[in-house]
Amino acid sequence: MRRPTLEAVAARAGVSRATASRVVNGSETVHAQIRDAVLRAVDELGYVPNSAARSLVTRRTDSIGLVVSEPPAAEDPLFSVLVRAVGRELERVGKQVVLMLASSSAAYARIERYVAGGHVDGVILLSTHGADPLPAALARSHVPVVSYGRPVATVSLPYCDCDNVGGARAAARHLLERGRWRIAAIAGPPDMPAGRDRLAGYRDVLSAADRRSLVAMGDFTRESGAAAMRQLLLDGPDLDAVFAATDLMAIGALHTLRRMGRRVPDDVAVVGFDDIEEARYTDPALTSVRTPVAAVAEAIVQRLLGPDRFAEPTVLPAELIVRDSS
Amino acid sequence: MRRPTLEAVAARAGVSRATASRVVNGSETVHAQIRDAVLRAVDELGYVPNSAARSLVTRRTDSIGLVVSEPPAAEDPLFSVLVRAVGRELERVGKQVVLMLASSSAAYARIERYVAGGHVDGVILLSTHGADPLPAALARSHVPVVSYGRPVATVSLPYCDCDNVGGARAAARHLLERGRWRIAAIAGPPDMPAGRDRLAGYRDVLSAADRRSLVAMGDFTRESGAAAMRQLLLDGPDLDAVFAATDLMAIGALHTLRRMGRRVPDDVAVVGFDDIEEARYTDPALTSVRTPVAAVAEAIVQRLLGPDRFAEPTVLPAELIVRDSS
DNA sequence: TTCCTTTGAGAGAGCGCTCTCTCCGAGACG
DNA sequence: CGTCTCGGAGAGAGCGCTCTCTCAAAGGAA
Repeated sequence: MRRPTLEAVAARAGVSRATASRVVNGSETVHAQIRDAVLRAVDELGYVPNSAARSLVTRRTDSIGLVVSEPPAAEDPLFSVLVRAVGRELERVGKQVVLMLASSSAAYARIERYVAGGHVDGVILLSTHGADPLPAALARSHVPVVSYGRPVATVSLPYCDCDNVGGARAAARHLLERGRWRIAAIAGPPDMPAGRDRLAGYRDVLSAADRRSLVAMGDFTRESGAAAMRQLLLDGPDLDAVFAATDLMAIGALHTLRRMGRRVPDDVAVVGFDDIEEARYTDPALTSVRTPVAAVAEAIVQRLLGPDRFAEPTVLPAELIVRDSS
Repeated sequence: MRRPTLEAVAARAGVSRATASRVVNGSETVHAQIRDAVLRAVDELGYVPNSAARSLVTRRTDSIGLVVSEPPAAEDPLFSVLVRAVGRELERVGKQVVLMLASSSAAYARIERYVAGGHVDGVILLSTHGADPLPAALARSHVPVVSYGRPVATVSLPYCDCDNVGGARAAARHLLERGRWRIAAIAGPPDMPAGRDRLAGYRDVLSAADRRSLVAMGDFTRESGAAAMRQLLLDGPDLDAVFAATDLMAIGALHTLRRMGRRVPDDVAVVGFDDIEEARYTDPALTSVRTPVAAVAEAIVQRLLGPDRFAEPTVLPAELIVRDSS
């Protein structure tokens, strides 16, 4: 009933356990004839190495933790893209993905212990916000960590990201070029680097053009975008353009604008950020800044497994996709 | 540099390794005084049990595989909901989530070996389609498996699901009650049980009312929904209602209807399925059947860890949410 | 007191694997 | 022919933990 061991394979092939181990691990120093015999035994017995035993001695676990420090918003369209990209890359090098969701503070402690306990060979850290204790804790552990997105300034951690600042600049420039005069923004939470950077890029361009701007705050969700838009219309009824730090918030803004009877883009132009699929199906189709999520995920895996984890952060360009809403 | 072992803890506390082990594992038969000494040593040394060593002897891994047999569509809004729910439930009982994406056939083989090799204590199987070899392979392994959604008829596997048939019936009945005469459907791929069941429920109601129906095929994406809608309008220009097997396809259909100048719901009523968040932000807001994804995920975990895995499948009700599109 | 039970702690045998060290035999060279 | 080298296989020591078995000490009954 029990799974066959390397011992059994060795016995069947008529070699020592050491030789069987060599074959299983692809050593070059084994005679072809003996190797074939061992491989045949492996096949016949359906042998699968016991990873617990293996990692007990090698001190590797061949698994990478994907730590989601703030659980994704209930429905996060990019979460599946990211997880898939990470999974694909890690699979290529034979690593397992261990998912760790840090939802409660009990979970924080558990994850910290788990990672520090050496149960994963590395960690990909996702979606951190200001007060999150996890990045600092993981940075302290001796396990390699790479963050998806720039971590908060107080913690130094290798990361890969898309060019949030550049993308936001492009969006703001685009609105100016379209001749919009009263431009407003819906920003993300100020303690999230992605939100800060997008707002910073936007502000760069506006101050360079000597413009002021209304800014309302959202939390990256559609609902918060809708609420922020209501606030903006209250504060600046004459606005003619809105830049939202995420497509979801832009979609919420579109919803509010529709309800308030403003035409898009005639009365108000709208630009989002992320270029999620949904942006192509809104009415009108949403202009947005495309974030190369999958490419960033790949870069993270490369960096995590590569030799120069602490090289300059990889920052991939974000491209403005112009559609009908602006 | 190396992590402290149980041996070190025992030495520091002045007890044997066995006693230290007892304390760490919460045995009742240890004097309070000794227990405290051990716990203090654990704390001082920052001891974390080595899970490889532990599972080598216990033959448990304390981790559950989440096998996604078809990778989620690039952006799958429900994927994050599901993963989160599963993660939350498993964390509660101290299990890790190991994510396995079966994208290539090489990955299939790897997953099969991994699971059969006893590296996980159980498997949650996700989103299977007809030709998928994985459900059968996993059913053959001696590892507990529970499927999210009814698996194809050819493989017998415990599962939990939402009531696709009942939900589709409710949707169809709703359209009839609204006085719609030429009702069409956009179905999912015929080899996916969810798609089949939704179509079956819809057909039940229509045949009972002695109606015929046009059916176009989609693949659960917005784009396929848009294409299917074009086809339906070509085949039945006089249709006045559409039932789509997923919200994404319904959203694609809305897009096509808008382009073709049909008013929703005046000319054509639209009903979707899943009740994703996006459905509340379409114009008009989409009527949909709510699938209790998180609740199903919880039921799956209960079943996977519980004693009666092979009891009748849990099928949770799906509720029709009426909005402006119908 | 003696014998037996009970409670709680220690000894030690593995779990299945890797990897170093040892050893053997064959070929090269003087 | 003896010595040296070297490729390739085996022996065996652990990796850190759990868990059974053993045993000592203490308490209770006869």
